[in-house]
Amino acid sequence: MIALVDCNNFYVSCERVFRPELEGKPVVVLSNNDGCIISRSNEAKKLGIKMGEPAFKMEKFLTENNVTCFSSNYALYGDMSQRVMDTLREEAPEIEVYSIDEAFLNLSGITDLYTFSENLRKKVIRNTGIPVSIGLGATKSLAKVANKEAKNSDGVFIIDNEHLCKAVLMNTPIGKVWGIGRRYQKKLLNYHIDNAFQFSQLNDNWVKKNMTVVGHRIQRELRGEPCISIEQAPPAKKVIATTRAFGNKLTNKDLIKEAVATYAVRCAEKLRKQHSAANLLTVFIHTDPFSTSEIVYHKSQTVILPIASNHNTILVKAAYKALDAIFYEGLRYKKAGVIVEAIVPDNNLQGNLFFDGDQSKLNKISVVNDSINSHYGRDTLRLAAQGTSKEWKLRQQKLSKAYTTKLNEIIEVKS
DNA sequence: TCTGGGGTCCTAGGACCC
DNA sequence: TCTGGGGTCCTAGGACCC
Repeated sequence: MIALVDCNNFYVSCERVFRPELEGKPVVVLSNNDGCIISRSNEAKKLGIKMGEPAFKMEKFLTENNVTCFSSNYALYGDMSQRVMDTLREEAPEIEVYSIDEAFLNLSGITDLYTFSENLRKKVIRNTGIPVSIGLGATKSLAKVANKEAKNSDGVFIIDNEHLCKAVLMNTPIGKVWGIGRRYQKKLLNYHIDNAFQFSQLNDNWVKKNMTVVGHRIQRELRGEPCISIEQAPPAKKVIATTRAFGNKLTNKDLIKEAVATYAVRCAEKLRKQHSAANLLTVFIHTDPFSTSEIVYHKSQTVILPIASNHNTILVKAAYKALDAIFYEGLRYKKAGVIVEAIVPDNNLQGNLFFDGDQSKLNKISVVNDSINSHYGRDTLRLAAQGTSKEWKLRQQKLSKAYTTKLNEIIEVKS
């Protein structure tokens, strides 16, 4: 059997661990730049607040209903996630961390699944304060379905016989099935397929033809045939991106250069973390896509690196070169991003006859750089190019503290 | 209807090879 | 004017996920 453990309203739950007085009250967490609502407590859901709703449109409603808002605090959520996953790892024989708030467990060999799951829930909440729901089924897709049921019951739901399976699938709207998005939902509804059971019974060839092998895999999984295995070690990323909307619209090229340099450094850090190097680097910039009065400008430029690299200075230089090619004076830019691709392992790099950069020296710099920053915090050691201005930084007016990752923001206990 | 960021996989079609 | 077959690599676009 496979279990899917999913943290309930994860970001909100993280905030509540450190603000217990908010238990039972409506709470939401906003996306970057305090843009839209991306996590809601059950009380907030009951008020009718929708996922992805722009916060500025809701401001009055949120105040009137005493909804507590938080800016997203990824340092906190990332650390809390790790604590949850560590707890799961202690109990489960095999685990795949699927996202920041979800993990698949392979529970083959465990006999009393219900007791196991109940105990697991209790242990996670005792260790971390985060409530989780656990769904079990013969395949990942069925565990997903079961998890939805668990959220509506007492936190654990097991699909362990055909009868129950059919009943649950008939009760699952087609659009709620893992892997069926907006497009496929619409298509299937046109054919009067509106629940998961009907989909599972469709003609295989029709599904293959209309929804590729991906759709067919989902169909077989819903029938109880495992097609998607548990991946214990996440494969290295093939694309790495750091992109942000600015806190304010920018016209000054120097400020945009600071932002782009910072994003390039972030990409370099992510590459080093997975022991990779990239051959291609792309920079894009664009103006506000929602503005009706301004020119819409969206442009990107890709540069080929002389040799695959993961060094801050090399990537920043490449990013500048790309930016120069696309920056157009006089526009008000809203967003920029750096994307690195053609990623290879960083040992045994292919050299370049015409490039005389001293790699061993750069490697040493990176090692020192990373060890200082991991001890003293991100950007303790940084490139001057990253600048010091605040204008392009995220808007985070309702940011909670980094309770678990910064010593000077640790929770205080009053005696 | 428009606010965030970061990813994956699959397919079709073009370019090219023998 | 039209006749053969088989294959690879790359990219853009479409679909999806959290």
